[in-house]
Amino acid sequence: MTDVRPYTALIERLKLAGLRPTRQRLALAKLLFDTADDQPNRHVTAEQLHSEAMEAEVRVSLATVYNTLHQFTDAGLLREVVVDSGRSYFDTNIDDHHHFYFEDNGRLQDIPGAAVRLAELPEAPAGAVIKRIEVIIRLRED
Amino acid sequence: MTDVRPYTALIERLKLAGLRPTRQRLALAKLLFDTADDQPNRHVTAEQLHSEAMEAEVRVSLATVYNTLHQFTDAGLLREVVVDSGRSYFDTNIDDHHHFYFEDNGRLQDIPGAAVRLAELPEAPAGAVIKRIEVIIRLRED
DNA sequence: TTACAACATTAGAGAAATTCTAAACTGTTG
DNA sequence: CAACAGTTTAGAATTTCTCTAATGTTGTAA
Repeated sequence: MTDVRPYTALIERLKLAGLRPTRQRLALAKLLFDTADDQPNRHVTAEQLHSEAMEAEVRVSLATVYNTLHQFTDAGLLREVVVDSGRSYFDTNIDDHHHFYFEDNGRLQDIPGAAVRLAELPEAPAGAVIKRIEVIIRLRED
Repeated sequence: MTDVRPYTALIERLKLAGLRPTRQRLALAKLLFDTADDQPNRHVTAEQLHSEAMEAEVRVSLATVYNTLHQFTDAGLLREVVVDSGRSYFDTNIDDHHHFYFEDNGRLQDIPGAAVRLAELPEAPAGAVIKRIEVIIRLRED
């Protein structure tokens, strides 16, 4: 099951996305996408990912983390989620889905795409095209 | 139709919200809520509102604009809309409704609540309560 | 394999939005 | 109208993110 060369799949993934598989990108991709350690999907901020990289003894600057997150997003490997002005989250789940947002602690949780369905949808205003529909369910602790 | 003393209604509104009707708050409330000049509903940033105040010869500091917007929001007179990390919008429409967001120019437009309907809604995770459901339809120019 | 050109990384400075602070001011209450 | 709690203010501070220009790395072609 587990690839003995755990980076080869990631390298291939980056190449397919048109990104050169550099050390930093690979290390961050591993933190984000490696499912060997049964992590499901992730919602990270740049700051968080940078901390994780430091802990994992990966020397990456914060600027590179930002660059990489945006490159991955542009390449369709990540999706940016905006729920809090002043903080960007990046979601490793790029399937069609929506989010619970715990306002108290800033945690995001996926809602499977199937669990939310729009019955009626307004037409896009003239001259505009729908790029994405986002549903955010804001939560408070009980 | 038009109140000859246009501030009395606003003063009352602030008092009801538990806010002292100071000059600054009144002036900002007038810019935001006064419908005498047939403005419908508004989506403003702090910076925008501050500029408007300056143009209207109202001396208000940016810090006060921020304070006031948050106070109005806490008091239920405004609603904050998060569509862009790094910029907060405040909406004078506090009814149940959703938004179109024009990513190209950063403009927000209301979608009447009735035009979007959720067919299925997931339950809130244990220990949490739904505070609000937001639907954002992101648009691109055609 | 080497050399090179293109691309990537970095630290630190710089921006932009927002919050904080502490002093000065004002609306309300008695 | 005095006193005080609540407000406002300018400017500094904070936070998050971007830019810059020097340095380093990768893929390629000989």
